[in-house]
Amino acid sequence: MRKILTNTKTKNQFKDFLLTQGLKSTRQREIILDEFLRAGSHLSTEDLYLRLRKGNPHIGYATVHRTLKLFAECGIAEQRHFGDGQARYEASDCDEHHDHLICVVCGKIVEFEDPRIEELQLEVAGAHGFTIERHRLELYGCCLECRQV
Amino acid sequence: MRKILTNTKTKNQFKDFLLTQGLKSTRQREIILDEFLRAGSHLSTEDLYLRLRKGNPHIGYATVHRTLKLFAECGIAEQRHFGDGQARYEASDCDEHHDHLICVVCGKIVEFEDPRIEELQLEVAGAHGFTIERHRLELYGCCLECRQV
DNA sequence: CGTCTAATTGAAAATGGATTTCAATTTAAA
DNA sequence: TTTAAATTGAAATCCATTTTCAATTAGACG
Ligand SMILES: [Mn+2]
Ligand SMILES: [Mn+2]
Ligand SMILES: [Zn+2]
Ligand SMILES: [Zn+2]
Repeated sequence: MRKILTNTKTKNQFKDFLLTQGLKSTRQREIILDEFLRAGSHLSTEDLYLRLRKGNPHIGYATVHRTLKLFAECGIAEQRHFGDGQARYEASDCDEHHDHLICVVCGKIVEFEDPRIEELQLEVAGAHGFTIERHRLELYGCCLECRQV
Repeated sequence: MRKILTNTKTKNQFKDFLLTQGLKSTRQREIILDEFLRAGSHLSTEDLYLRLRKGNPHIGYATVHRTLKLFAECGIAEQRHFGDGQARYEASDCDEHHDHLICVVCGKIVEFEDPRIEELQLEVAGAHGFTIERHRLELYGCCLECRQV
């Protein structure tokens, strides 16, 4: 129920974006958004493209790529880079920000949020005369499961 | 004086690395290391290649690329990615770690270190069952100079 | 409804940094 | 020296991303 409401909100946000930008609502864009919301987070373009192909073999890679960029542009998705050379996308949880723990053994990605770190970042930036627009914090290590084998 | 001593230490570290790995000390590797230490930090392969070309037009891009990777492998340099799609390298300051503030307007990169943040990172990772191997913290914003125009 | 124009699509090509190939050269051990 | 292995550099390849372009489609307007 919560998820469905969120998805509806996200879909509306995308529709509004298309309208205000003079862009068109297409079957492909709807299908891609549906699958993007259904799939888990942190997918690469390739990931999403392959998932889509199963039910929609006609959708091209370029369209998936362009649509993901539209999602990011309109704020319903965020692009991430975890150092494996390919961009990943995840749905934006409204205005909530989070950072990532990445297991270098199994690839698992855990999200976290720590207001104390965020606060210190602001302080450090201020001390150097910077205003922060965005940041990126990734902790690479080994997860519990991978240490137990 | 300080710099010269540090450079000597770095060069020795590289020489030792080559020896222990059964690799060879070559004229190109010496020239590339000299120029790498002379040039400022956060250079891309292209940056270093272009600098080298001025005095050593015979050195190839592939050699610069391979040599920078060797530097990173032996611990005298670290590879960084600041989101512009190309790898950058900087000399390792012994075992001191630092993070980066990046001005999105002029591209300036400021280094900082905050033990409180590092400590909190460990705490957060521990709370999720992770041990940290390395991390990456980049603050993107606007520097003082760029805000004053 | 059609008509029309601009946006969209998808296959293929282009891009660009990173990496590899390979024949010629160089290092350094024997 | 001689010799085997490592290195070099130009060119080729890789691979994710981005662009091109002709065909198709959305949707505004009458
Ligand atoms: Mn996430
Ligand atoms: Mn640095
Ligand atoms: Zn793991
Ligand atoms: Zn600036």
